[in-house]
Amino acid sequence: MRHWLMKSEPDEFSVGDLAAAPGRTTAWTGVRNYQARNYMRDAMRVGDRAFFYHSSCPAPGIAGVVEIVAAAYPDDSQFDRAGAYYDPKATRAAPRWVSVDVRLVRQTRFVPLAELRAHPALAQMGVLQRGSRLSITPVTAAEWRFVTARLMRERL
DNA sequence: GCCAACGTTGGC
DNA sequence: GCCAACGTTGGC
Repeated sequence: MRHWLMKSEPDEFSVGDLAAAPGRTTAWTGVRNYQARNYMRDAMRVGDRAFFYHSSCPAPGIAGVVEIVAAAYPDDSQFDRAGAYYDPKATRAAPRWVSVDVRLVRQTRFVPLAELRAHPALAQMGVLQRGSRLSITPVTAAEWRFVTARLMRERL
């Protein structure tokens, strides 16, 4: 089982929105970066877990843990002409972008970005790298253990 | 709002 | 295939 970090802008979709969603499950749509797409398409498996990360907001950081409950399938939003994620180069026959489904495992103690940065054990985390903009990044087993066991221990 | 960093586009 | 221009991301 692999581990991941998935960014969402809370203005658009927050961990609270996921908690309120039917089955605490949602389709992860709108990824429009090839590297992030390839992670979803080629490496994510049902049962993998991911940190739900709030980005582009006043308080960036990890807000929850999710589980992948459906492997990659074509992202419907690429075909929606009226939508913000429409891609004119994508077709039903040759889709470009994929979604996975994620289910909220638990809302966690909020772990701010600054707190992640403070731990040398996490220095290599993708989300902390200079200039990193990838919305989906792999998390190593050691990083996962460190964050869940040490930083999320309180109030689970 | 600023700006550094990065990905994509398009002319050549 | 190069690379400058441009657009986007995202922390601050």
